[in-house]
Amino acid sequence: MIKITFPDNSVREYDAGITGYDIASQISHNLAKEVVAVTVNGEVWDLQRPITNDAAIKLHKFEDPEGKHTFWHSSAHLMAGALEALYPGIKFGIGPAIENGFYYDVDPGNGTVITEADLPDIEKKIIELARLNSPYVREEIGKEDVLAYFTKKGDEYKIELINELEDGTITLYKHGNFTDLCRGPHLPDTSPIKAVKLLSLAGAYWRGDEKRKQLTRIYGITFPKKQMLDEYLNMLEQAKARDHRKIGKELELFTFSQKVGQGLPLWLPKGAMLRERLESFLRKIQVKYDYLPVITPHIGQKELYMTSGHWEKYGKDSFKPIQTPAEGEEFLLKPMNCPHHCEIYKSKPRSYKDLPIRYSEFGTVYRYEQSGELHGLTRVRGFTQDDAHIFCRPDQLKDEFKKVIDIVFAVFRAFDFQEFTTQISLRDPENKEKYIGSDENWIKAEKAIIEATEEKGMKAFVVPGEAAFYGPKLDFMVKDALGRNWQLGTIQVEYNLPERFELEYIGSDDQRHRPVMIHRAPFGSLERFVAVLIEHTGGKFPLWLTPEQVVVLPISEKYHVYAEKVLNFLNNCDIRTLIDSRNEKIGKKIRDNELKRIPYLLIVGEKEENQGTVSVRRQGKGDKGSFRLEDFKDLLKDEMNRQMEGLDN
RNA sequence: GCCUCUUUAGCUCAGCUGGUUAGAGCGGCGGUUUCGUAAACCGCAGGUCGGGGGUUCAAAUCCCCUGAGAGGCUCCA
Repeated sequence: MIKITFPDNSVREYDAGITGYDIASQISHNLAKEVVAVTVNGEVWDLQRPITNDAAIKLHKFEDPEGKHTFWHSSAHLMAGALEALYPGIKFGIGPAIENGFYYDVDPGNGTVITEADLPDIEKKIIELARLNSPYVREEIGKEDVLAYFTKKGDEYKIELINELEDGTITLYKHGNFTDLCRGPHLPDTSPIKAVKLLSLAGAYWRGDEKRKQLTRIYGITFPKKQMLDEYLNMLEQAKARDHRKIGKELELFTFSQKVGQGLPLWLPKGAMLRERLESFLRKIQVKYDYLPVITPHIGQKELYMTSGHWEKYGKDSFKPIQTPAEGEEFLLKPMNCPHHCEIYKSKPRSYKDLPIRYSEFGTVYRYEQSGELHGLTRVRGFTQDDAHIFCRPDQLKDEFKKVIDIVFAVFRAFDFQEFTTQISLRDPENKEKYIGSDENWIKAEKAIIEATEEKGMKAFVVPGEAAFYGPKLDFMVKDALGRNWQLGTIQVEYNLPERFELEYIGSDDQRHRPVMIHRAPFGSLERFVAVLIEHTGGKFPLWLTPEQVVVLPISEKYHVYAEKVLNFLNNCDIRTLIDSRNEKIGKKIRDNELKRIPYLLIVGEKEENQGTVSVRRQGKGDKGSFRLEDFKDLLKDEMNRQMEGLDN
């Protein structure tokens, strides 16, 4: 007998060799029907793998992350089996479960191209195979035999993977006629896979290496119930409706022009007003934190970037330098503001008493991004950073870092970004030559970031190898409508530029010392921030920020005079108000202005004119009743004050 | 940059395997209506079908080159 411990710490005894499935069926018939995997001593196992020793277990249904993972991993195998049936000789790369579904990288071989039109047939085949209820059979086989199998099959990708595995036994999983190299775990059989949707096709380099062959990646998702698939597809639809590219167009915030160039956003009047408001919002905070504004030009001599190291690192992948006509002097469009700011620091001698110095600038920078990477406002070739560089003494570094974290948190609070993750990016200890700067400085900088986040009580993922080439960083990431992660705020420690620009201050000991730099951008860039804000709010911006706050809707032309009076009153109170004087019925005007996501609609007709009131509708919330003009103004001011509270602490 | 797909009016889209003057809804403009909480009615004007080249008696439709967009991959100071 062995002792099995359950998550609630209860212990039961079973015969050695019992399986997770047996345990589930002894608990209840329904559980046995729904369970898909079991964690044994912290490792996820197949349900039918015998448990031979005392163990702590947890049974997983589809709803658990481990359950989904197993379900989708098995689905990837099932799809591979379907592909092999439809495309004989097809070769397989890797096929893992992902956050939402799974994919498989395949090479159909001899010039065959799989297109979206083929996906329904593949889906059909998958369902057909699933209904055979084939068991997923685990086999442990010697490496030589496995190699022989895939060599015979001619699957060079699998052979490459196997060769990198340690000698000894290797696990294979088999269902129906399909056998795959796999660590597992898997479902007991294919029967729970009831609903399948292949979502998209994409090229993906073998092993993520752009120098190697590009395989066809097929993304899909499966569910144990058809209804769950419908709900998921419905969710995707709704996410699409929040896409900032769509809403940005609808609300006339920004546009792109083929003629101006790809990745170069054009801000329309309403978008520009929104941006200005964001800028003044941050300026206000920065005044409080003693930042000093600076302004620098859009270009700088190439030598500037040779000094900074950017030319060496990014020069060959950048926009080519521009030249003066006669002398051929070379200038670069600025890709970063920091070198300019360093020169401002250098414009006069500094004392330790001057530090920290905090220079801020909404600096527009230009970077060559590969055409396939451009994406709406989130990845562009020209954008404006809410940039600042803090020059401080080493002993001030951690405190300064913490103050910046406070600013980022204030920003996120003001915009109600509750779901964000933070990542500390350190250098790759295996590839130290990728970075510039001394070992000693890197160690100091990484320590400062880690300590500052700890002291702020933050839970940050530490990711080695993700640092910038000049220093470690702390990034704040937010998810977009489609679940993609975007970096917003960033805080980076920089020992390198002070070194390269030979920045100095005179210490209390009358000696020359080197300051430390912090590079920070709470929004990241205005472009990306607006994009994420649009998706976060669905275009329903906070009242203080939205381009148009109120629209007055006269019932008919007879009330235009009164509507003008309301308009003037509100505009005089600094409330951004419009009037919809079109010759349309009130229902139509309401509909159109609701769709434009204007927060307040004021209906004025005979009754309102006689009583000096307005009939108020809040966007998305319908009729709020009648208000005296004064009271309505107070209502708005209150709402805005509440929204701005986060800023004033 | 690479793979697959898309590109038709200001916007959203229809135009089957090539066949006469390229359609619809919304929007715009003109008129009628003067109206009470998410779409009044009538009429009109908008397109060298992303651009260039080719095949054909005939191209929005087929082929080639190219621009832009989408989803990924690689990259991201």
